[in-house]
Amino acid sequence: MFELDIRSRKPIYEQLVEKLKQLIINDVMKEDEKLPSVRELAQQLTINPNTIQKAYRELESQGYIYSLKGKGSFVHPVTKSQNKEELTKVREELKKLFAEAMYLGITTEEIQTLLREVEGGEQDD
Amino acid sequence: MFELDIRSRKPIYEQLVEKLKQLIINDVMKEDEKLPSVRELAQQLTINPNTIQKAYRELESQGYIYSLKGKGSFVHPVTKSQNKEELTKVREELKKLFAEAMYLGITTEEIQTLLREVEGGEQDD
DNA sequence: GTTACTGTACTACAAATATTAATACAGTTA
DNA sequence: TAACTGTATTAATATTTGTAGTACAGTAAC
Repeated sequence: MFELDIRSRKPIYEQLVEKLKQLIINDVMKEDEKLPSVRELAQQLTINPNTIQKAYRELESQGYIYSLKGKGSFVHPVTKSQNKEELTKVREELKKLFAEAMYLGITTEEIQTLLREVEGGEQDD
Repeated sequence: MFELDIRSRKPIYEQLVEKLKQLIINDVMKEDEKLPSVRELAQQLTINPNTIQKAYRELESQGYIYSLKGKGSFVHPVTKSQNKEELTKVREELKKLFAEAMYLGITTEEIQTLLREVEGGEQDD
């Protein structure tokens, strides 16, 4: 399916997340298409299934896939459907604005605080 | 000058950065005003000078102060003057963009990932 | 020059956190 | 039941982070 650099400083679960994101964003994997099972992919890549699981969990929390116990993990339709270009645009805008904010001295902590405000959730340190 | 919570989970150098930022933003410290030397403040707070140094370095990299070897550290004039309105504007833009992103189904987790990407600058192995 | 201040760089070490793995649990389908 | 699926818990490592100890280097006053 793809290759990993096992001795990179970048953790393999993170490499996995990136590669899979690419496949989803670039339509190589279609809506609701089943991803390899954690064990299958693990065996194929000669790593621990739990590492795959971590990558999948991350992808799920970011809205790229959904997982069903006993069934499998699948490409999340919403992510792909309507506003793909719009989504890409917003992601780029976010990155630009982050850079600008940080250039002005706004800390990532403050940015996260703003995010929480919008989200409505409440948290503390 | 101020108090620190030595047994907080938040590192003391970070607490220092926040407190000092407050003093600068709220005009308690004026442009080009000298901050306490790293050793002086360290002794006063009963912590290691290097911890102060780390806070100062952070403040400098964020544009709040500037340091001159052998002379001291001082409040950076630029930070205070022009950027105040700009800062408010960027904060508003961030909130708007967050709302839009979440409306499109981008999760807060993904936003934080994007933030980390920008924050880290490009780093690989 | 010497002295007494300044910031800075380098190293080290303990604590916290992150990464991966081993194992066991639980749902689905035939 | 058997053979798949994802998930939770725990533990062993590896890596990062926070702080400190020490030495180096510039500035200013004498």
